[in-house]
Amino acid sequence: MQFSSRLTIATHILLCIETFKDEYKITSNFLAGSINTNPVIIRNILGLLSSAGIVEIKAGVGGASLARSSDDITLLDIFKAVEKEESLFHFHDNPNLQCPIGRSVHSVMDGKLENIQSAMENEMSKITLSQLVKETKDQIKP
Amino acid sequence: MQFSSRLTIATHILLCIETFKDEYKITSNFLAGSINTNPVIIRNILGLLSSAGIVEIKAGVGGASLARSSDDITLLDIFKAVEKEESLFHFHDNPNLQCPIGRSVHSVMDGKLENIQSAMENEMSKITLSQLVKETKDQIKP
DNA sequence: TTTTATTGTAACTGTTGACATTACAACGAA
DNA sequence: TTCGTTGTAATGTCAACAGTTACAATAAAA
Repeated sequence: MQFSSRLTIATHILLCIETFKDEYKITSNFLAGSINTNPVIIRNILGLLSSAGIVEIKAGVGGASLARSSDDITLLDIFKAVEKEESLFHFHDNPNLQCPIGRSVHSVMDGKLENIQSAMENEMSKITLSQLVKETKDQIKP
Repeated sequence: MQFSSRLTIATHILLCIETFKDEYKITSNFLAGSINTNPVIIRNILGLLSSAGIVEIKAGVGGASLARSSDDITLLDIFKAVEKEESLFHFHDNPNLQCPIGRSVHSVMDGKLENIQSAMENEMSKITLSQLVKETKDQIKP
C-alpha cells in the first residue's frame, strides 16, 4: 500500500509557486503543464492546500500564492493537508473478545503503532518548503 | 490512505501461535475464530509469513508454528512479509522535463522520502515479537 | 456592460486493491 | 480409506485513485 501521489504533486505545486511567482501567474493549467496531469487534479489539491491555510487562490482572475512563509510550511503540513486518514494503520475490526489475545491485542499494539507513525511524522516535520526551494535553486542554477 | 489490516492480523496470528502452541493445534480455522475473519484470509497471510521464513506450516495434518525465535522476529519483518510495496510514497509519474522544477523535483525529493520511510522502519525494527508476547502475558495473567 | 480566463464542482469512467466467501484438489496422518 | 487441513482459484462487493468532460460562478480587463 502506498500513499497517493497527492503529497508529491502538492510539493511540486508549492515549489512551482515559489519559483515562478514573479514571472508567471500560477494557474491550474500552468501547474498541470509542469506536473503533467489534468488541471482538475491540480485544482482539487490546491483546494486541499487552501483549506489547510497553506496557499491562497484568487477566484475569477486566477492564480495561487503561498498563504504563509515557506519557512513555516513543512512536509508534514503538506502531508496532513492532502491525506485525510488520521491513522496510518488499519486495525482489523472485531477481534474475538472471548479469546485472551483478541481481548489484549489492541492495548498491546495501539501505542506502538502510534509511535511508529510519530517517527514518520517527526521526520516529515524536519523538512521545510524553504529548504526544498533552496535545494531546487541550487540544482537549477549551476 | 492506510496500510491494509494484514500487519495487525499477522501480528495477532503470531501472538496466538506463541501463546497457544502447547495447548492447541494452530489451524487457520482456530486463528480465524480469534481474529474474527475468514479462514482463507488467514491462510493467505500465513502463506506470506511462511514465504518470509517467519512461520512453518504443516500441509495435510495442519498447524502453524514459528520458524525462528520470537526474539528474532520484529514488527518490521512482519510488515515486509505482508506489504509488498517497496516504497511508501507514490511519486507522480511524468513530471515535465521542459520545466526546471519538473527536471529537479525527483533529485530534491527522493532522498528525503527515503529518510522518512527509514524512520518508520527503524521504529518498527525496535519491536520484537517476544516483547509483544511478554506484554500480552502481563495483560492476561493478573 | 461585455468579454475573457479562471476557479470550484459535479458527474462519469476505468483501474486497482482490500476483504469476504464458496469451492475444490492436494496433502498427510490415523 | 477416511478425515481434517492447506493451497489456490474464482467471484463479488466496496472504496480510493486518477483522469476526463462539462459548466456555473467569479472577477478583472476591454
